[in-house]
Amino acid sequence: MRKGEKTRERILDIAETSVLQKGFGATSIDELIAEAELTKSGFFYHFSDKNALTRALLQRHLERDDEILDDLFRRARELSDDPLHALLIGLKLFSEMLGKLQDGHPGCLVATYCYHERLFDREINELNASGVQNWRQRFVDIFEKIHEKYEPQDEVEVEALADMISTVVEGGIILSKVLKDPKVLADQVLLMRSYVKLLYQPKTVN
Amino acid sequence: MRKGEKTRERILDIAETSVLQKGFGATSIDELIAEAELTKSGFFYHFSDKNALTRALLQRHLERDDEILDDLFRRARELSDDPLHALLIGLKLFSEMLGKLQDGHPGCLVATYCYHERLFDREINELNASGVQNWRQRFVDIFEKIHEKYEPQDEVEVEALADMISTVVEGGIILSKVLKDPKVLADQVLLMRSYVKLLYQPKTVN
DNA sequence: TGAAAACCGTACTCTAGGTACAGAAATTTG
DNA sequence: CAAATTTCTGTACCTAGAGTACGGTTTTCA
Repeated sequence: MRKGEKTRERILDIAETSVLQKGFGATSIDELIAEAELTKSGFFYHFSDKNALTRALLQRHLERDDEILDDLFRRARELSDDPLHALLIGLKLFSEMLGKLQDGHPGCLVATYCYHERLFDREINELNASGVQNWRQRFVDIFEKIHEKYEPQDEVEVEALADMISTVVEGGIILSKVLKDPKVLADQVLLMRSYVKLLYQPKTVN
Repeated sequence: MRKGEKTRERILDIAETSVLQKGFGATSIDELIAEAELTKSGFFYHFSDKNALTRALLQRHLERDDEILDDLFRRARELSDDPLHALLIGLKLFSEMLGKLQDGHPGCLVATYCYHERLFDREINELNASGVQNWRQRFVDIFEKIHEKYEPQDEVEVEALADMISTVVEGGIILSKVLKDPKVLADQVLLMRSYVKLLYQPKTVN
């Protein structure tokens, strides 16, 4: 890795922490360069302005999230051939992972930028939307496989169902952060899991 | 109403729109006073600083949300004596209400401030937490009444279940905003409703 | 009508983002 | 090793926006 890339990554690391903790507006370039130990000119050599920093931050964030989910659900599929059981295992693993994060989940940049719309250029908003759509597609594929084998107990659209994972994660992060309780997020993912379980559970005799 | 209070409300109205659209950082006092047609001195007569504005904004927002939910679930209880059915009706009404909002839901200030933690004083963060806890208590009460009559099909904590409403709303707002599609939020509330339905549905023969 | 409430005007401070540009130091490459 | 390129530093300057200070003016209401 070139020296410049290392510096760039260092800036992004510091910026990510700060943006998630304090929000975008409260993250000052002066702060960043102080912690990264370089000058203002050095910063602007890597990022033309704050928007460029934002773009890079979001891009990296989305890629990492994707990798994490890839790993997680690959492991889940290794543990069960059945698509429903694999999803249930995946959600369990996901919940455990979220519960283990010390200091709770740092927050989601998608949500951060979502509540800052107008500050950013179109490109960033599109990046944000594509991130959500990626998650949607990922889970749509899973739910469609489940539908080949199982019949849902209630009429639901697969897209809405897929979106519910993102919804629960985004909402759960907010509640966890506001209440300063990491358990809330983990519990919410488990409730989502409970819903999936009930939705595809064959009707049984009481 | 005194003249001063009218001005105060006018400022709050303008600020609310701006904060939800652009975020807190991008909402400038200069902009606010231009639209409210008063001077900087006039603004600072009403609010000592931006934090005071924030507090007032959040307080008003929480009170209004409370009123809306009060109305909605009061109507739902009028339509059914059964606590489960009343909740199902309430969630349906809620979903319809959210779907009808032109331009989609403007966003939730709790989430906005959640992602700006460090910028604000303790009082604001506490206000935010109390808002979430209010919603929790509201729905804990409802779910406890349901549990007197119905047995859940899965082991769930009432608090987590109550939090799921907030979760789905907060998460749904984010997805709706990012995808610019109000339907997503309405659908997510309906899925929450579907979960409640399945959770308390008596086991039936196939 | 007189006091209190609700503003206005001006002038100033401070922080932060951002620009411009000349050049130095480090790194890579031929 | 030398040249070219990359990676920065230093200085100086501009702008917007938050906030202060304070004296004065108008409006409202009892």
